[in-house]
Amino acid sequence: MTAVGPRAREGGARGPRGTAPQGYDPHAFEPFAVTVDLAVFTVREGVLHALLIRRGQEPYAGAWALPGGFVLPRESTELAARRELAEETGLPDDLVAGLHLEQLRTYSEPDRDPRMRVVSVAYTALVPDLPEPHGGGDAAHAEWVALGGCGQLAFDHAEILADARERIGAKLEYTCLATSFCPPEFTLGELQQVYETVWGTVLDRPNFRRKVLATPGFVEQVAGASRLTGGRGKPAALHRAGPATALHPPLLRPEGRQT
Amino acid sequence: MTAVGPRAREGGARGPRGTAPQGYDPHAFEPFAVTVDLAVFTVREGVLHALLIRRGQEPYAGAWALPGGFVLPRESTELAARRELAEETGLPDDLVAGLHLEQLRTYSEPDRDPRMRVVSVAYTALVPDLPEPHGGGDAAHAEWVALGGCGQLAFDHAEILADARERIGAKLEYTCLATSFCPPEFTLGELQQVYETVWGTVLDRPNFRRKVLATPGFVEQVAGASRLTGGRGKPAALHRAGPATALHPPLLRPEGRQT
DNA sequence: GCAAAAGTGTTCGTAGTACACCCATGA
DNA sequence: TCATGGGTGTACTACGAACACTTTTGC
Repeated sequence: MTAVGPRAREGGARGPRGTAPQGYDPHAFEPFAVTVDLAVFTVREGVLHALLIRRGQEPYAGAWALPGGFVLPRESTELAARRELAEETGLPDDLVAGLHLEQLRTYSEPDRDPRMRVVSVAYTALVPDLPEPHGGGDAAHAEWVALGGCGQLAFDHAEILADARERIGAKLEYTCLATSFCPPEFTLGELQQVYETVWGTVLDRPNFRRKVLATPGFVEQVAGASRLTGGRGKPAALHRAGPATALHPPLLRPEGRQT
Repeated sequence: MTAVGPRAREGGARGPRGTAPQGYDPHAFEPFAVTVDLAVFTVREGVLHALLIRRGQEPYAGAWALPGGFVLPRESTELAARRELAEETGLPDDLVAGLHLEQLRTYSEPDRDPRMRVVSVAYTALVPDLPEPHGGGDAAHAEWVALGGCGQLAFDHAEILADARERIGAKLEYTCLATSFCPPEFTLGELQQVYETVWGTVLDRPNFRRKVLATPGFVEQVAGASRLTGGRGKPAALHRAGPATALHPPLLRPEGRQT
């Protein structure tokens, strides 16, 4: 081991919080920047969209990038992710506060940002279609962009986005997360469309219906309410997300899985 | 947003790699340290063990801690994890090089290390029982400690270890990772013991056997070879890990799953 | 009436579970 | 020959896949 720092070659120093060990100067070496990146998804008209920001400066000027930013000195990465999401996207505060934010993984290739060493912790979130983002006070303008229609993404954000999509797909199998894509009241058809959109497959409606209703606490029917979906057809009963979070037995997608 | 840095409030600077954006001084603020922590498991005599290091200095002097250390300026976290593993544990180089290292998640609570701000990326690995670790050149001494017999762990390492164990358990269900716990040649009974040890359950031998053999590429029988396992009983056929990595249909543990 | 979407019922095959049973070895 | 662990066979059950069919709405 050659690193100099708290747990490597400890100098034996202790002391009040924030005091570095003896022989260790926090400012002596090229520092790491720690950032968060956000892969936020929604389903719009049967197509998966991601929340992206158009870059104004080099590098990657003009390209789409994931929202994100620096972690503050007294912030956890999750808190930073929530703050950035509120600031950069203009999503309603209550929505952001109640959001399920999932840590995806950390990206740390030394040259992932050509300007300096940046280690980035990626988070994923799912939101219903409703809110139309408008840039935060910082003139950042986030937009929903259909996956596949975003050209080359900045930095390694294409990799992050792909990893996030894969994770979301896997999570739908064994959690109740799909309801996060839906408005407070939704039809089973809409819920099914979430699965079909994320997985890119077609599901059998009767079987899907049974699976969902057979899982206690997944959805709860809203008494008496119904809504027309496609303009035509029988009005569908409305449902709310239930208290359950896990889904067993899982709702497996038709094809295989991966590591 | 208040952070000053590359993607926050970009000053429009560009330039050769490593040059910070205009108006941004990498040394101007209290830096983040970026470290890796390793949760390395093995199965010994039917008990799950973790590779731990006894701390010599405060804080947490005398407590067990996960192996780990600082990420170097030109290193990815995965590379750092592999290097630390080799250095601190004395495991054979070829074993470390071929090891499956899985990124668990990143721990970033501001006060997780009382000395300074440390963001740590945790990795998990599985190794067979064979190698007996002996401290690296750095006088660090890693030991296999049975889970449950390690008292209070330093920092938030108990949380990391618990998360790692849970992840391992889940991974066994739908990947071929269990063979990583086994020596190059192993019996199906030994493989089953891996599952039973990690999951803490008992499995039906005939059914386990069929599941494993029915998955193409999971294990390959070593022609003609056999070995006595418990001193008594019929010698068991030997197997090698096959080329497959995923396991579908999955090998589900008896009880439920979680988010 | 027709198209479209919701909702119900039924059949069939596969895969997991729970066993009973035989085989090979050491003490 | 008994205990121990490896290996095979089989019946039962449950759940998912596939598909036919009814219901309610707009045009």
